[in-house]
Amino acid sequence: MATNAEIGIALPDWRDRFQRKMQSIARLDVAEFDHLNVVNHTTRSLRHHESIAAMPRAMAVVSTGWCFRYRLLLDGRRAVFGFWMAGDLVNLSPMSPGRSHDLAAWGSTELIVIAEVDYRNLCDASPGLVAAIATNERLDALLLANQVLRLGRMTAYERMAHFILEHWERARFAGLTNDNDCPMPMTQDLMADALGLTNFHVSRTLSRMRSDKLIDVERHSIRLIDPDRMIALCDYESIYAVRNQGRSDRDPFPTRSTDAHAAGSP
Amino acid sequence: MATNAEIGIALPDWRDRFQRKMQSIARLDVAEFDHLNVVNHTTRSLRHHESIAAMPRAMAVVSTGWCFRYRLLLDGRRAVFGFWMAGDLVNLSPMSPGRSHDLAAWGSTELIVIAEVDYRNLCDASPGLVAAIATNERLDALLLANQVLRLGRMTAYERMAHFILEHWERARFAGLTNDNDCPMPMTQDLMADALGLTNFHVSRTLSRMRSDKLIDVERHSIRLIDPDRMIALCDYESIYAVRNQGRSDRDPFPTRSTDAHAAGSP
DNA sequence: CGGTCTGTTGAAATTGATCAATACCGGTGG
DNA sequence: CCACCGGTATTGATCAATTTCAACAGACCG
Repeated sequence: MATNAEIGIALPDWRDRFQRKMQSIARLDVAEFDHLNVVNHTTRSLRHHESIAAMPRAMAVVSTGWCFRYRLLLDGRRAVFGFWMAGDLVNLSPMSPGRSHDLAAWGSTELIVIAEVDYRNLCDASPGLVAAIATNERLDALLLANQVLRLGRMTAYERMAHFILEHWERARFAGLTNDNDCPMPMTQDLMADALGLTNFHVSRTLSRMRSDKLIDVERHSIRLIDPDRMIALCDYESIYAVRNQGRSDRDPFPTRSTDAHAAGSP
Repeated sequence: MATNAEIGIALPDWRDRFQRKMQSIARLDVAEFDHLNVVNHTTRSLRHHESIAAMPRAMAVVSTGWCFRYRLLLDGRRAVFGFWMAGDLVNLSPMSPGRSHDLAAWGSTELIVIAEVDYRNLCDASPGLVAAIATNERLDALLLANQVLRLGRMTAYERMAHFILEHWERARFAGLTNDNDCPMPMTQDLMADALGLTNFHVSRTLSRMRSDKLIDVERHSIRLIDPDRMIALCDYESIYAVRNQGRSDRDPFPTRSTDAHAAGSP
């Protein structure tokens, strides 16, 4: 298979994104990532809203675009559990015995799918990756816990702030931000289902935040005007700080070089 | 160290509970569990509300009693993420970089702690257990997702029903139930923090459920009078069905032999 | 340029929160 | 055995956040 580099394109390869992501959560020798160059995988292109069949013990790296996990209730209510962006590792194992859980693409999305055997081979070859992937699972659990925190004990305004901060932090570490500009492709409908609100209230809350000079909302991105005030108002705790050993606990958002936005838009 | 069997006590050992739990989520050869007899571990007794320090990559099996995970906000609001009961495997790795997450005992509780090295040895010795533990991690994630579903998109009444059903199903598989009687040691305050409600509203909701002839509430247990109606009203999906290969999808609560209640009460 | 998806805004309705008061229950000590 | 105590549960009245419903304005797309 030809890499982007071979055909002369400078855009980050999925391996670059994945490596960046993994290095942000674990101290990893660069050599570990050589294994990625030879790992067997298939590329899957998904259209907006297309869902991704579960594959036991298989993994996928989001190359471009976005995925989200959700569950429908009988009367159509939808709960959104989380989002995955470029560079993120998505566990493709079925979430629940039932059929109501789903993983779907948001916007046109490309996934690098690593099947069970190949994933196992990769793990055998690279114990460092195994550890990093385990840490990544802990991170996924933390994201779910944050979701519970927001939904269970925060007001709409706090929820929104906390959600945006978390999303921003993830996007920063994935190299998707541009200064305080952060891709935010979700519709307010989708955010509503992730925040446990109605789309109406999402709209109102966002515009209140705008008038409070906390954020600027654009087409498919959001700009944070006053992150510190936002962090304080919802008691946001970084999801990365300690994992990234060298850094202070109190600086949840280390500065990093920024690529151009690479979001697949719906 | 002397086992209960050696000193003539018939109560289930933590190994029995753990084995039962593991077998309910994965097809496992009984021989795999022999490794448990030689695994290095320490026993930790905890008092009500005592918290359990995080230990990276260590695990613990709940022997008796209950644990719960929570996070405090600055103003004292508390979000409860989940509960663990006898036989459950608890991941002791720190949940988040911050200090606000905590794992604590509910009632007097005994934990079998397996430190990092010993856990690693156990895994090396027993590949079957590794797979089962991975499945267990998926189950933990599903429980968190269920929590998100409840908090995000269900009414108080539905939340309560869904929560009770999930708790009941877990207790059944752990062998803690007696027919439709299920240990429920939590106070309404604690349930409130798990359900995103006030203790007042928990009280009201429970008494409405009682008058609707869905449940009976006793000292520290709850009795399900009409599980089917309850399952229907909140669209409950079993968390075990498919993992337990031999059974039908539509029977979320297979009958099992039942031990006596073994809950540690606060 | 029409159609669909998305976002905005206002008014009314409702769920669940807040506050206050009281009852209960299981211990503990006199 | 009783009195008392802290923690827990109940109940009623009021209040507020968020939902619901309805109507419309933009944006994007072929």
